[in-house]
Amino acid sequence: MTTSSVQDLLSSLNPQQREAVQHIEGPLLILAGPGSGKTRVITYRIAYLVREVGVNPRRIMAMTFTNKAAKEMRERLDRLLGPRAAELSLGTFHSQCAAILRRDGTHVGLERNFHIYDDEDQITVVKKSLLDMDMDSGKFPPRAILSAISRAKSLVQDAEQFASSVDTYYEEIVARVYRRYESILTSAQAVDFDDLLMKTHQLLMGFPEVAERYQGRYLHLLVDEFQDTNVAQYAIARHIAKQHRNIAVVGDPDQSIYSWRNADLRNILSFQHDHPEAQLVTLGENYRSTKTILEGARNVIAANQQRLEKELFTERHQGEKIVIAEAYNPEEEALYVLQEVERLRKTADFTFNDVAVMYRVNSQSRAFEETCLRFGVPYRLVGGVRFYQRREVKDVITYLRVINNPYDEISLARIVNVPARGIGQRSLEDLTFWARQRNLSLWEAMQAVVKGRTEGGEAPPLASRPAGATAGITGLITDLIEQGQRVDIVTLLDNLLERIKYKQHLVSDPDRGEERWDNVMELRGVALQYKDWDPGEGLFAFLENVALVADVDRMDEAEREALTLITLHQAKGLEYPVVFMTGMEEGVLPHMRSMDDPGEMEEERRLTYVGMTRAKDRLYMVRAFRRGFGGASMPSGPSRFLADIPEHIISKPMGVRQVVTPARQPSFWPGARTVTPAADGKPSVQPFKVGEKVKHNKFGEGVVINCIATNDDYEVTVAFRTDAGIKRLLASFAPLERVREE
DNA sequence: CTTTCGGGATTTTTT
DNA sequence: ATCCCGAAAG
Repeated sequence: MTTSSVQDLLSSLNPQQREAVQHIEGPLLILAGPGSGKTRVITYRIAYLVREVGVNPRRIMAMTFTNKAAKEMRERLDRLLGPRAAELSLGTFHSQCAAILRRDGTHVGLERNFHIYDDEDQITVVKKSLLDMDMDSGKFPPRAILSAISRAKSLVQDAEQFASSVDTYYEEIVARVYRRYESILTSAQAVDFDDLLMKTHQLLMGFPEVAERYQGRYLHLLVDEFQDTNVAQYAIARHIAKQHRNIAVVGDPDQSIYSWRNADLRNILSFQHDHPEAQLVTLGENYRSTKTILEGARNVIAANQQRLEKELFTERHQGEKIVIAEAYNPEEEALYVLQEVERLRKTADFTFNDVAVMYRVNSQSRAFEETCLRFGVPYRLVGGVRFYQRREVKDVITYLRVINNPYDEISLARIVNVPARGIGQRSLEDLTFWARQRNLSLWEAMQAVVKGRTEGGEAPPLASRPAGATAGITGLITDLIEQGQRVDIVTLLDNLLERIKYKQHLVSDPDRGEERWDNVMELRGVALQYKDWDPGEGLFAFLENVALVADVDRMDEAEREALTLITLHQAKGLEYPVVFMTGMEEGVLPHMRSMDDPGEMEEERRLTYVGMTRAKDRLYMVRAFRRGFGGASMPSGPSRFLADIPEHIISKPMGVRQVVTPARQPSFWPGARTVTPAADGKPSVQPFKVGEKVKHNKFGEGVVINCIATNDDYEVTVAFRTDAGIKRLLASFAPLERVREE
């Protein structure tokens, strides 16, 4: 569609959007409400710069927050600009910084092939640091330490700077771990996510000749989701834009939901302070949601104290009321949602693809998954236990990392004994100790073991069994490194799996073995994209992709008709005709952990706002009366945010929960029908099995979908085929009969 | 020495 | 319910 004229593009925009697109010289701050055509403005602006102003696309940089946003922008720009779109520097902060560091990182001590450590690796490094320094990881939880280090890095404080600014004992500890942590990363030639930013910042600040190259090159800089940038990111952007001062940032303070990842809302507030000449454009017209949904969302967000008020309006119709529904527990909540989805499909012409079920925490997805499986409803789970972090996937990736660079000690240590081959903790410690004494790496120590066995000479002190095993794995890695130079990534991967007998290893676990192997095969599917690359290059590119790509980005790969299960955080930037916000309870949304901090509470409110504004036509907000935290389930009250939605736009369906249990009387009352507990204390009533077909003399045939023991009875949940729908019944009272399956 | 088994603590959100 | 760590068995 490169054919559409620039005039056509402009005429399709409203005046504010046009103003944002056509502002050329100098800083620009775009405050963009939800559904206000933000992506459109960014992409048209880039197209306008290239096609009308004549800016070389090589001289434009656009930073996004997620790969998904980058990809979407790339696709739209392909259509607007054709092949020239490929010349734009467009990507996430992290991936663009990685690219800069691959190119110029030697100045800050990075080889070209540094590894990027993920969260799990980071924890491993912190634990190792604590261990090295004889500190108790019970007293200093690695997670907490890591988050302190991460916060420092987001503020571009390196270990030395941090150490010189400590003022509590705890920070002193963090400072010591931070130093050690850095030295482990350095010797492994690895960086963490925060380093990608911090080291880029150091590079730009410390090496003017490098910085000038980037500053001179980029005439225009765009930053998307500016409200979610941290100090390091903003500093990098400002620095790159320093020479030409054409920095355009787009954001919405009301949608800032990443402060826990050190995003600093103040960036968006200080932008105008840092750039007094900045032009401000507010995009207030919402093209996404009905009037009702927008009004609900506006009322929720209005209660926040710290915010820049902006006018929001829509020309869309009034639409349906917001449905606030109540269920008994998470299982019933899921049943209600699926029932309602079914109804919408039948009566309102929505498809599964139109529906998203949103929740605050990943663990909430389980009830929905199970219920979907039970009823055969296709679903797409975004995130969850993230794919690349599943143990089996991570193991294979770690092997590949070692093949790429065996001096990566954290990775090497992770896989020497996977699958278990007789190199335990003790052997690994001895090996590491021996290596450190001689100033060698773990990999060199392992090679010495091999050498010691074949030609004698000095070798680490290992018992014969571990020594043999070590020689084995060392030989294996050596072979694979050598192969890695000659064969493509997929062949390499296949050989690796074959030689470590990984399939047998996984499948020996009867529980989820098959599933795990499927995951490995899915990873192989990703590797297939790199099959045609040059041997070493393909491996490298594959690892880079895996390190920087999150699961949300894989979402649209599944094309089949399915409803979406997604966290509120991941849903940002997306939209769906029908949205179910679930777990609308105190303790869940707002989350328990934000209860005692007003700032965090405001963030919970913004999260609610983000969720509500994802909906185009129908919005449901559902809660459960009881919710369990692992073991026991507890009563839970309605989320305070529900109270901020005006009554006149709410619909509360009656009979969400059609409980048919007869009025229950305590069994010790005279006249009450009692069920005598059996000798072992278990109820004497026979339980029904899930999936069993039953018949009720009033409701007809149905399927048991749940059966839980109560004090002296069983509570059976049955999905009836008839209009009765889903009922909860007491096994001892209900006229329920099993139906024999032929 | 390694592995496995069991008990204990712990559960936000992700580039 | 799941993960992590420590103790006993092979």
